Amino acid sequence: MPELPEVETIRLGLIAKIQNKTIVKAELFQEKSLIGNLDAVSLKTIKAIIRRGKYLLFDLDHLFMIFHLRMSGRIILTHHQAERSPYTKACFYLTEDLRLDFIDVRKFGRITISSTIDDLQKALGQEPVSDYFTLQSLLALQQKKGNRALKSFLLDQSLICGIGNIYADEICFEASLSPFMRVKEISEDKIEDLFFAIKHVLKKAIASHGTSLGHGLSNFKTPKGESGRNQEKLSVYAQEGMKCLRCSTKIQKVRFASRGTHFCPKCQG
DNA sequence: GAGCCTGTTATAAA
DNA sequence: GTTTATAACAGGCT
Repeated sequence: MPELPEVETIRLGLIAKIQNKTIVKAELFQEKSLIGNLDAVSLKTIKAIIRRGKYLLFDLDHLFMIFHLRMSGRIILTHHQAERSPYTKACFYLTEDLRLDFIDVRKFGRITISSTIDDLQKALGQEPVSDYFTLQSLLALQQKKGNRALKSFLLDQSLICGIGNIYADEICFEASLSPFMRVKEISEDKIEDLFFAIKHVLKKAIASHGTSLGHGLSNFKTPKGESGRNQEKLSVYAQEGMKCLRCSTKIQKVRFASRGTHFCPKCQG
């Protein structure tokens, strides 16, 4: 599922190819996939592509086109005459024979067209992979939101944005912290471990072009239609019953905060 | 063929 | 005010 590293992989895959290209025509195949006026993007040029958390933002010069892929959304770059997937919700025809397809089997993804991104900026917390997110930022969040369980703290997009279920579990493992413990119970030394785990897990996943797991049509793909490689590097997520890489204890999976939660009961005790 | 899996939002409850 | 729980959305997959 597209979390920060997957959305960043999409952004990096698109930027060189479609920055400064112009949208010649847009087609919508499913009403509910769109919020706003699709006609407004016609003849607009893509000035920049930005990522905030799990959102991908196209800067169209005084207009924004915002994608959220939710569970199964894909953005694929192809050509004008290419055949469409039956799950295509919208197509954007660009100059130089390029076509951007928004494909979404499970229909939760959304394209929003809006003149401002103020609401989005207000709702989202800090960018974990940015240099503005420091150990001091994390300590401040611990002070303010320390009553939360670590996993729900990591998943809360209004605190730190972009972490989803897969990377939350991986971060807890890398920092040797229980996903169930209260954030305020974490020592300052361990908060430092957590800080570096957040940075490292996300950066490693970006370098591996994201995680492509499981179910065929909702499996993550890059804009070229390729799979990522990070699924080969997971320590706990989808590793139930496998041996812990540190202590060989069997990885457990339980339901927590209505999510599958994977952890080593010994070294994350 | 029922239940799983996932992100976000809304709503209710503690 | 804060945190947690649950349902809703949807459908391919097990």
